[in-house]
Amino acid sequence: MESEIESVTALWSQEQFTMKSKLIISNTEKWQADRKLNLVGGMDISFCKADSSIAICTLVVCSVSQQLKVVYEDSLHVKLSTPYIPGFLAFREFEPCLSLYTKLTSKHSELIPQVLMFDGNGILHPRGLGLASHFGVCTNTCTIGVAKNLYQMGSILRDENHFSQINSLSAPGDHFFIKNSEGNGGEILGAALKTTQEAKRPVYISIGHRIGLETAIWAVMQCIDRYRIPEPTRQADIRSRQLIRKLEESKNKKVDQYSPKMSFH
DNA sequence: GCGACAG
DNA sequence: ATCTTGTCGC
Repeated sequence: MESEIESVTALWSQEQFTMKSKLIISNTEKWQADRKLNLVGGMDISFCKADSSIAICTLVVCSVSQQLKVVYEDSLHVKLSTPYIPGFLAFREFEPCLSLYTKLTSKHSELIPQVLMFDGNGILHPRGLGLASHFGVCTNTCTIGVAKNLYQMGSILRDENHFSQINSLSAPGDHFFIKNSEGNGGEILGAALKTTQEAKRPVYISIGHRIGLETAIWAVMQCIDRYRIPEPTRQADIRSRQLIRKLEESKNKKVDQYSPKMSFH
């Protein structure tokens, strides 16, 4: 019962620990040195409100040189087998993400993104291996974690200054680093980044795999249009959400069709 | 023990 | 994640 979750998370923690040894936290791609970024991928999942195990995963590729226009889109309707457990998001979302990515690489290799962004964290994670890093290591690709909220773990303090630090961010691109509060005395795990002038809250960026933090921050800024969330993940969110709505509508129609309670004569 | 807790 | 209206501003 409760202990079953404990035993599975213990196993998953070991997998995360093992994968962490394969993690690369610096630039390995040529575009990173040249600063010639064009194709950026974004992945997101939307859930059915009535049944959160039913979801639609969407992968989008945007072109930086074409005003962030979406040049590729694909979605997958899935039944997730694992619940959401904080710290283990990857074990719930990895499979559908991988399916979409492998399909893209095999059918449209010319549109393979130079970097892939995820809703969630990279190394800014209790065990240093969030969804973005998990995916990057498993597929040997360059990834970035873009979380809308800060995951507060024992080793990361949202110190008393966090609020004032956020208020000190004044222009798009401004950021401050999120550090580990213990042990290694302040190892940098990510950054709180102000993406637009209007945004009151920052976005939390962290290395996924095969990229340095400063380059990751730069890449995210390259994908900011008018919104707080970078276009790749924002578009993936919009499109997956739209599809989940359509799915719910069709379900309601089926129910109405066979339900006698609405007939009155 | 208590609170916190990406999506 | 999802539940949701109005409101302010360009």
